[in-house]
Amino acid sequence: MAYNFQEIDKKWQNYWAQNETFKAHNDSDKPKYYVLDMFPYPSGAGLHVGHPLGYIASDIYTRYKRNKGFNVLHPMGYDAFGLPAEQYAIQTGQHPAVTTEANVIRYKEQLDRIGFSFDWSRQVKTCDPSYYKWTQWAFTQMFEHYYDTAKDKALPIEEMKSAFAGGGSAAVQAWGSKELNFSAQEWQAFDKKKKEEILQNYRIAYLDEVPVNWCPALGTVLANDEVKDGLSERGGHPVEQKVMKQWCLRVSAYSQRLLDRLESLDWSESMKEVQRNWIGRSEGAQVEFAVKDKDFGFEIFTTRPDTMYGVTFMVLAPESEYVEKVVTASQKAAVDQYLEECKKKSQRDRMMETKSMTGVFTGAYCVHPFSGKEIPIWIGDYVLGGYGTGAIMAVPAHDSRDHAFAKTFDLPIIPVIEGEGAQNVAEASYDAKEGKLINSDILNGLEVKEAITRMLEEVEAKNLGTRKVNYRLRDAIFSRQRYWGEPFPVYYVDDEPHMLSVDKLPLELPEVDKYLPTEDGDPPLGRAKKWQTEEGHPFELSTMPGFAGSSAYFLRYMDPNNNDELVSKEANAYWKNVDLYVGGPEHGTGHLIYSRFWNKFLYDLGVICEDEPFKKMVNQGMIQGRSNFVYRLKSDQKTFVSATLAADKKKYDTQEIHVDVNIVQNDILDIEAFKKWRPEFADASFILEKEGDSEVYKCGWAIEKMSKSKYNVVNPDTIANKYGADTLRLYEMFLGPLEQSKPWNTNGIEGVYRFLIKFWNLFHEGEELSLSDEKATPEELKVLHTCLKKVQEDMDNFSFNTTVAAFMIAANDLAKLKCNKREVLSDLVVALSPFAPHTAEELWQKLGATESVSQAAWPVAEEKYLVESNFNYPVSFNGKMRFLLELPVDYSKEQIQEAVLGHENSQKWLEGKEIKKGIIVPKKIVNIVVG
RNA sequence: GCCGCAGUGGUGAAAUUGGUAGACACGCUAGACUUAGGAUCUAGUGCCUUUGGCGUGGGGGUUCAAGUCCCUCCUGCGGCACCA
Repeated sequence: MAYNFQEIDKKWQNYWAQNETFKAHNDSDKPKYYVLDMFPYPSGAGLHVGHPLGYIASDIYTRYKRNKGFNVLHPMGYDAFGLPAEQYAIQTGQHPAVTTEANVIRYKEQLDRIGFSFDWSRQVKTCDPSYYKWTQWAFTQMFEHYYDTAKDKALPIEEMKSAFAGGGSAAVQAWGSKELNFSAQEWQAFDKKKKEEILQNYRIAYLDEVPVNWCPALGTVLANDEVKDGLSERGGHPVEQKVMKQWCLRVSAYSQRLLDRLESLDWSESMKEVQRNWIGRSEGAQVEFAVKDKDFGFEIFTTRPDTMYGVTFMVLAPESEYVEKVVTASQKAAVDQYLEECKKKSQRDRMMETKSMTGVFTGAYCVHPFSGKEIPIWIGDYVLGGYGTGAIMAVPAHDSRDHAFAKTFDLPIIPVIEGEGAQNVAEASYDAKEGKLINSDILNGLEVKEAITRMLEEVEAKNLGTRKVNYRLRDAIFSRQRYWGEPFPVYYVDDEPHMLSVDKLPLELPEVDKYLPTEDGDPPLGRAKKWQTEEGHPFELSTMPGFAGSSAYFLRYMDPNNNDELVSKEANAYWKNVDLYVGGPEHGTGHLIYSRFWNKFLYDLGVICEDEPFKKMVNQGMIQGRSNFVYRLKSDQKTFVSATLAADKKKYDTQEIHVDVNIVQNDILDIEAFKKWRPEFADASFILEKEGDSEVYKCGWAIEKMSKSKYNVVNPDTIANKYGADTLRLYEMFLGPLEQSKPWNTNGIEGVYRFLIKFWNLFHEGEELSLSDEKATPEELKVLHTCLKKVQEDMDNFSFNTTVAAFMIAANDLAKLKCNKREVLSDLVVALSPFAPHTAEELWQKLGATESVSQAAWPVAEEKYLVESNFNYPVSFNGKMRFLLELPVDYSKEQIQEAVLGHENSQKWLEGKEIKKGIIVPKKIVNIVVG
């Protein structure tokens, strides 16, 4: 019987759908396992072969876990709000919901063609009101809570109010935007507006005037991670700095918890490192410097208190509130001019001139808290307003930025550390945290580390400041001036924000006539009719950003149809959190931070039982495209020169043009297909080159990102139709390690296709099914169990490429042995079923089974079939000597000694020594203790 | 600049974590069966000056033993980047 994958694929995909084979139940005696893929944004371009890489891996693991006896939750959904659908809507006038739905249908078809075992009954779409009800609800809860730093969790804002009323600001330790100080009496005397202003300083969701990345072309603000090199990540439009009133989430309050729990996660070290960098914890001191002849001072943050005596000037950020307070009359004009210049500079300009320093002298001086010396106060835009206190003490001898500033403005440089490479601080700063302190009074002679501790003690003893931890992680700006996103569940009374209660949710996205800002510059929701409460209070006009809907979707899958709660206590207690999360590493600083934050917040509320959403994560690499080019003569637009000839630039002056990779085979152009590809190429002529005996047109190639415009997109459906879904799945895994990025290349696909045919043929003799019930021979069992053992080991390490190799070896060996024993083949079919489920189901049925292979028990590898015997060579020597041996496990000590002594290699190492004992550890290696 | 990851045949890659380097596959070569082969099968395939020698980016080290550990340099990828 021929291997007819077309028929088999269709048959089993229908079977799975009709029988709901992969439906997960919330009540089961089996242990649970939750495998999650990062859900896709359903773009108009459809899936290419790169997208399913992670889905295939997670599906393999899911099926494996099912066979191992787990109740596996493996859902899929769509991150359906987003910019591309809205941009398309602006161009065409079509409602984004319509195009999104069409894309979702296409995605589902493509996913089904690959044979994934998703539980589709749990599908979620972030743009469904029944889904975003809970996104909105979580937001209202963030508004109603503050972060208590003493209890280290989010608490209701009502508790804060009563604490303020009882004991003023001192009664609560809370994470706020600013430090506020007021007494209980003052609090009680504040009017409603003032009170709300204070609460906004602590609410986890709060309104604030913040400098934002404004993208005029998109008409919206963007998060820092949506901006790359001053251009928007989507579309590449310029982005400028602007101060706007925006909703923000106090993500920074969770910095330490996000950092601490990272340790316990089974994520790749590089992904953890990305998050550590992003959170950017730094320990140091906050020290007050008094301003000369004034009754105030300002605080600076430093991680190098040891260099205190090396301070030769102070620098304030242009945004610092102290600029105005300290500037002298004579310098006022110069300072004002400088501040003007800074305002004009966009974020991008500031980055462009990284090396050159700008600044201006304020005319004022600080008094050094230890030496009492006068220190000039400067303003410089290399100091950031948003980090630390917006002011620094500059130590040009030991900080390269301060050094550059000192050189630019000719300020003194005093070395305070002696160390290797620290000889010439006039030329270059010595930044290393190594060496002995000099010129530093009380610190002289101490090592840097000691000096840091000593100075911290001094600072605290003299009441000049405190130890302080700063984080780089900023609060998330949560407003987008766009249409296609979750509406905020917020209305305003006298400009003061109020939250809709849960019974009023979801607040559904209204219809608008156009998806563009209003004439007054309001976001598109400003066009909606009656966008207000029943009482006539206006709703918020912004919508939420992309990461809102993706921050808690994994919880919704547990209980997708619950209309009363995000997730029921029971469902959450059963599924807990995601055991395995598979997705691209590019979400390290976005989605993966936000969803961890969001999850921790819900945990603080007691809504869920685990504070980390994703226990283990695997980051699949990107599959790049392999583009092909043709070379058109500039002088004659109809003539194309073959690649090797076109390389001769003197002879041919050509232009490189992307050509559809689907009409190119092994870099050789299908000329007839090319003529049909585009009307303008219909009468093209070609200058060919010799390849063997024939003349061909060779194309050039390059590895690039897979994209429509480069004509290098390969669709998974095309491959599935040509070779079958199982070949596609096996091949994507066989391509190399999962986590590595690699170009797509169909060259090796024949190899795995041949393997499947070979495997199929083990069950068949010609056209007939041929299976034997005889007992398997030891040789056959060895082949089987070697394979099972390897598969078992590799499965747990996500080393799927080597697993595929193990199956190939087994198939080759069994083919050579002409083995068609049921005993051997049935185990092999189960082991192969996660990789090639369609083929496995078909063969499983042929073996006489009546239920899906996904119900079968995972075959256990038994070591007893694997023992071998042949002698090797000594492997280690340190009192004990170890020999790599392959001996029968039941060998006695005497037999081992005999084997060891009998070998020529051992003579060399054992000369003059006596063997005291020998044991087999664990099965291959003999430990010999000699003396 | 700082941090992280990697560098192995013509190609994608393996290597039990210190133990026979190159599994498996592609490609290539030869042969078989064929009217035919872009089908299938069999054998071979790291390199060289081939009774031997050399080989995991370069150099050095530890070890009986190094792709694997240590030092150093080179190259590539990813992240952060005036974060004090």
